[in-house]
Amino acid sequence: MRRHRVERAGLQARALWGGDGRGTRERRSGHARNRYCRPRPAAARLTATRPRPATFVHTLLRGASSMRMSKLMLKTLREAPSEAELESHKLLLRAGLVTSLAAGLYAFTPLGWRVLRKVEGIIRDEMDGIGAQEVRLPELNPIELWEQSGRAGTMGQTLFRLADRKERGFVLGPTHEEGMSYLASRHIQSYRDLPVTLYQIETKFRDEPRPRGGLVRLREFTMKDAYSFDAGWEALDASYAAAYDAYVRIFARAGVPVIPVAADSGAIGGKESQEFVFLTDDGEDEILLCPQCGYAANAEKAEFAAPAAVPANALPMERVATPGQKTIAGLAQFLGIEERQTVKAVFYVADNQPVFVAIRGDLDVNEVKLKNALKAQDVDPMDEATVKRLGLVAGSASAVGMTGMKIVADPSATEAANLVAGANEEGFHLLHTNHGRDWKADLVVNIGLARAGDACATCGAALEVRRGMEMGHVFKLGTLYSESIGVNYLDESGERHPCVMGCYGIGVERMVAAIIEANHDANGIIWPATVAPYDVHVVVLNGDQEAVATALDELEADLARANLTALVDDRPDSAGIKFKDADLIGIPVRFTLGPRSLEKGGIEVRDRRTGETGVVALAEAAAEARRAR
RNA sequence: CGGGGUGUAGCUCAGCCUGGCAGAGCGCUACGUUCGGGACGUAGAGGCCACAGGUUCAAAUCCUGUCACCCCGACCA
Repeated sequence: MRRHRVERAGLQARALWGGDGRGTRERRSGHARNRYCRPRPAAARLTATRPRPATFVHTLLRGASSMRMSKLMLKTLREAPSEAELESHKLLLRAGLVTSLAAGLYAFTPLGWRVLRKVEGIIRDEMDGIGAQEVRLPELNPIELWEQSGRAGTMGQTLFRLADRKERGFVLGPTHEEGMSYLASRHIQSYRDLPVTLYQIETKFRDEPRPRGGLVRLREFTMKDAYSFDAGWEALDASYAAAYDAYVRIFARAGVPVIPVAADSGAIGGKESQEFVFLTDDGEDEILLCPQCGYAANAEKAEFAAPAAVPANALPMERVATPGQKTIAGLAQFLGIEERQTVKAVFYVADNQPVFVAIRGDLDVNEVKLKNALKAQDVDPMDEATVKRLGLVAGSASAVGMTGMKIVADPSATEAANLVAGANEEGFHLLHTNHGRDWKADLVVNIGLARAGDACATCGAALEVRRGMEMGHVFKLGTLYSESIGVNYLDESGERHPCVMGCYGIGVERMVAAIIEANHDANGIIWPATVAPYDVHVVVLNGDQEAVATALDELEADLARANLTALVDDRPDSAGIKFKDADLIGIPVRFTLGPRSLEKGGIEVRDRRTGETGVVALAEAAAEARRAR
């Protein structure tokens, strides 16, 4: 008797009335009819609620570990919806793992949710492994907390804001430095309480200017955010190192190849910072890599050695006509000189203040470095109207004689001699300008943008540029938040100090996207076993045959005993459909159970990644699956 | 917010230029035949042609506006 069928609602009556001689297909249609129009006899229901002990145990085991595709809410697609461009996005939609509700907002189906939870499980395991303690903060934060840290202003537009019925202001947390600091401040009093690392895996909300790439950039997403609290910078180094090591293990276990790169610390503020980047042409970030010494940095942060200046002794400044020359390239050609013998003028507006930037003609401005140098919240290229209003001559501008504007210069422009600069007059330039003699910068700071081919600052080799996706980010935050929110401790001598903080984030959905980007082929996803929604995909063929049904019962019981989860394709569809779906869904181990496999001696095993197949005896199947996992 | 593109059935798309009954394939439902790599037949269900206004005897189609979605840039996990 097939116990698992008997337990299915609506089938009991059939089983009781009709015996067991029918095929699955008949049962299935009988089921459907029953559901709609045929009332089940009360007696049958009573019988069903009192199963025999053996059935009861078996059912419990199977329920915990096995899922029938005939019951699973899943719809795979033969073609990817046109909204998807990235391979991961297409596969997520085709395999039915997610459904979008609006731009940057996705619902997870049962299958997709299992993957997300697996990834969370790895993160949780590794965070717990370094002694971090999981907590939970509200997603809804009083805006006062954000005003206290100053980020109500600096996070600007990306904050989702709302008000309660009494008009009290709230924000939906885009991260939780404030909340976590507040929580820590209630519990940390002494150096004896330190160090502490707290973390949570929770939803974050950001009003992104442009959500994109399926799960790559969302407006509502899951982030693992961790925060360390230490007594001093040296202690922070240890917490930071521990988090860093945990990250290396997390990405390795989940099957995302990442490289650590030096990074800018962005809106959150702080000192040292590294990103874990998954290299892919579809990434949003530009990464500079040194093939020789291994230096790796986000383009925002990347250091490089600018080409040397042309050496010369200062000559007298001279005004020359340069009709129609508005670009560095054109100007250099017109004068028969190199681009590195000119000064480029670029205009910006930093927090509503105009800024004049001078950099040597062969270099470009890194706006992030500029922003950091100015300690500004916002830096944008100056719009044309403002350029006009300030009387700046685009194409012939220079700092010579410039007043009323802050002048920022890259050392490349101040250290070279006899550079050609604009005359601040259409059609004219100045030869032999020299910093200190002819003009003076208010601020001299490195603001050059590293580009492919530039020399590595460490070893001099040519840097390479790659695109990448930021998976995680670790920061040495310092005392920014502990001071503003008030996370203090008393040291051995009773003196009060703010905790030195670190913070560590991982985007969970984005990780799922990267896992797929890194693990798929033309037929679908190939989940690393660590994050696969189930351990084994069992394709059942001709399941209505007695021998197959019996073998399936045995297999499921064995898998359950081995503590393995299985997705069982018991649908009445053709073999082709089932195999295609299995490939698409991407569980790493596929079992095929049917009359043919039984003839061959048991169950066909197929490795999703390599395509290798073999046959194992039914009794060996669970052990085989465990080995593959 | 700047630049580009797309909105027609659950999915992929045709129809639009040149106005005249709302279409195909896949998917879905029923029945039958198949049954180890997305099978076949028959019969069905399914549409505010993104929305609003305009032009016209007549609008999916022409005009204007709005919205949504995707891609590139500024932002980030």
